Amino acid sequence: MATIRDVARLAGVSISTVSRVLNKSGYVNSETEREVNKAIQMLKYEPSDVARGLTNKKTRTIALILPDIVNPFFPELSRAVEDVARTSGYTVIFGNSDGQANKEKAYINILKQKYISGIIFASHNLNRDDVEYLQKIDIPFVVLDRAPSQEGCTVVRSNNFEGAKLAVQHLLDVGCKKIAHIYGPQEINTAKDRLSGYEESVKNFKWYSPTLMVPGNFKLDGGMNAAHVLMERHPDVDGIFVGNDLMAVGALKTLLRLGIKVPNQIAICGFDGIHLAEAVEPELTTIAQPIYEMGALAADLLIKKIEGAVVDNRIYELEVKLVPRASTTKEI
Amino acid sequence: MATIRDVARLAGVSISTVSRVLNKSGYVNSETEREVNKAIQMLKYEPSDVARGLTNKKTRTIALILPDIVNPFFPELSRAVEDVARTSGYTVIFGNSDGQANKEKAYINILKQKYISGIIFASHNLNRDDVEYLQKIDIPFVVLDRAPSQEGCTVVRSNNFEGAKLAVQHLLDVGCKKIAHIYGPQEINTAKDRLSGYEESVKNFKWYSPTLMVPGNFKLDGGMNAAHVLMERHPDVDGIFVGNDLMAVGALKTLLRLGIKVPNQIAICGFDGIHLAEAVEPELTTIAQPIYEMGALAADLLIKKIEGAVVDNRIYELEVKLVPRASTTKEI
DNA sequence: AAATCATGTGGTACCGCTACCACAATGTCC
DNA sequence: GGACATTGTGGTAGCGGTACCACATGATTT
Repeated sequence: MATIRDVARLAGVSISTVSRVLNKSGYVNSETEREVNKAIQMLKYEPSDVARGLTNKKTRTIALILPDIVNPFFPELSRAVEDVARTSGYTVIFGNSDGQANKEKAYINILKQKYISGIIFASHNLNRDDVEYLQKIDIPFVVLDRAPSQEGCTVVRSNNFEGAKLAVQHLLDVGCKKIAHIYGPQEINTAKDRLSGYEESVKNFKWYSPTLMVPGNFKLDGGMNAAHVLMERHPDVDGIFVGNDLMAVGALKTLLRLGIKVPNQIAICGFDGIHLAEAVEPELTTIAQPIYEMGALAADLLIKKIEGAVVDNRIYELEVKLVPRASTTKEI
Repeated sequence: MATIRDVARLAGVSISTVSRVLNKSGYVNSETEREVNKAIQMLKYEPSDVARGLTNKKTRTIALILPDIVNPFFPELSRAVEDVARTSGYTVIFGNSDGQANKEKAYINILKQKYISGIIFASHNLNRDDVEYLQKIDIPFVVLDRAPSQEGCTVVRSNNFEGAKLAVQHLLDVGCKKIAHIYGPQEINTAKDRLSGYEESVKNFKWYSPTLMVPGNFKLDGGMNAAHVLMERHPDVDGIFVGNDLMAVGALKTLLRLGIKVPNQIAICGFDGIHLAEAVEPELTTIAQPIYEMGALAADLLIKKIEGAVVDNRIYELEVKLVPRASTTKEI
């Protein structure tokens, strides 16, 4: 491993000069610069990020804290973050928080010790204290999917409320006469917004009843169980808007096992737009979030912040899109 | 951010002493130690990993290079790696190589610059040169799923050949009379081994024909297409062993769309044991690799290596397990 | 009694880089 | 022609640790 000293010696200049050409800062004679670059090439010199980190307190490494990479929403998001980061010369550390505030805090501490440049939180446990702490120790961060319960946060999310309305409208459009909703954990903002969107859309129908809303855990088995509950309560339901795709796939499983035809007897619409929705048969209609774009935008904003650009601490809300597929395409 | 100097001053000792209690190295009077620890607590001092990295050339960070985190096999693996790493005080950097050798090389370089402690390769492009290079620059690494084409590698894999035989045997057991195979890219060792296992198992049957083996790309659409090809060639096939779960789900889709009953007309058995196999209906019988264990073992071995333990440079081959589910449970 | 050893502590040269300061040598302006 | 930029370069003090060496003390050995 060549060091900056080796380069300086070979090029016959001082360390300072090499540092200057490296960072394109200050004055360097173009002739000298050429010499230095030649030496760099010859020695295959690469500056040590660690040494730089020690002086700069920046390491060109960002962290992505998410609940659980196994949840299929997050791989796509992670991919986007990594793509953008890599292109911009950053590496990505990832950590699973399992939605536990203490794991998240522990990570913040470790990351601070490592002079991480910035953090993206795709987790749901960042509270006011954490935010204040991050601001105090001056680590740039971007949050996914959080309501702006606190000032001074850059938030990337999609329009869950409108998405839910879109879902219900679509189910109505394909002829559904009684639409139920399976919702996710209400601590999670997205789940809450989607539930609100559903309620808002259906509350004025004569068939509306609060019992049409069944809770789930945002996982496969949650969707399966909720569908069972629903079929017992309301066997006459002919459309279900499910709070996320994973539960929607679970609900689909239950219905198929009960011998119910999807979409002809019951149409299903999910939310998220993960690949899984296309793996099942019939393929799942969904309200697709621009998952990749969300990750890419979050990474982009974070890097801008890190590099000192002025980033508005505001909510970047992206639009969702109805993706109609077989699970709501009733045959005539 | 308190530094070691602050602690030394507050405790009224020298930096050296603080360093000694920090690293539990050398002699320290227990009284002194208590004083130092008190100071550490009071200042909430945490040693800087970066500064340590500069002296030690070790950063308590490991990297996980995989083809694409979006491929559902890898999130589970990553989760295991991160769990083990976190427990041992390491953080995990992840990178997608898309199976491109140059991206992989680029990553190795960046990681070297960052004094990464070690690397896990779950990617398929590590060649002899890369291995030699890694050994030369003395970065510990562990490889997943690679044949031991070169000495000096610690490899974690599962028994793909036996797994394939298990799959075929299971299909025979449930009464299949003509079994096809959809195989993955032959540059990938696992795909090759599974194909060999299939051939080995079926070559002596009278119904055997090379045309029963159809190529796929290890992705969903590859499985869909291959199933189409297969149905044209051999409409009388009644069992398919598919080289991985993702393609198996694709094949299942195609069959269902063609109106073929699974498992009664055609039974399907996949390979991998990813969660997706349980999301589809009928649920997919599969040869499950111990994915989590593989990731955990790889991380464990890597950390042992990093910390100087003697790790045999050998192949750690884990057993696979048949998980029978609905896709091969024929009704009587 | 001298030599040796275990215990305990402090001083400081690195690790590889950046940032700041100092210093020259020119060029430019009034 | 002196004051003042502009351009170009080198020296070096950190950044926050670790590791090695030096040194002091009291105990043990010979």
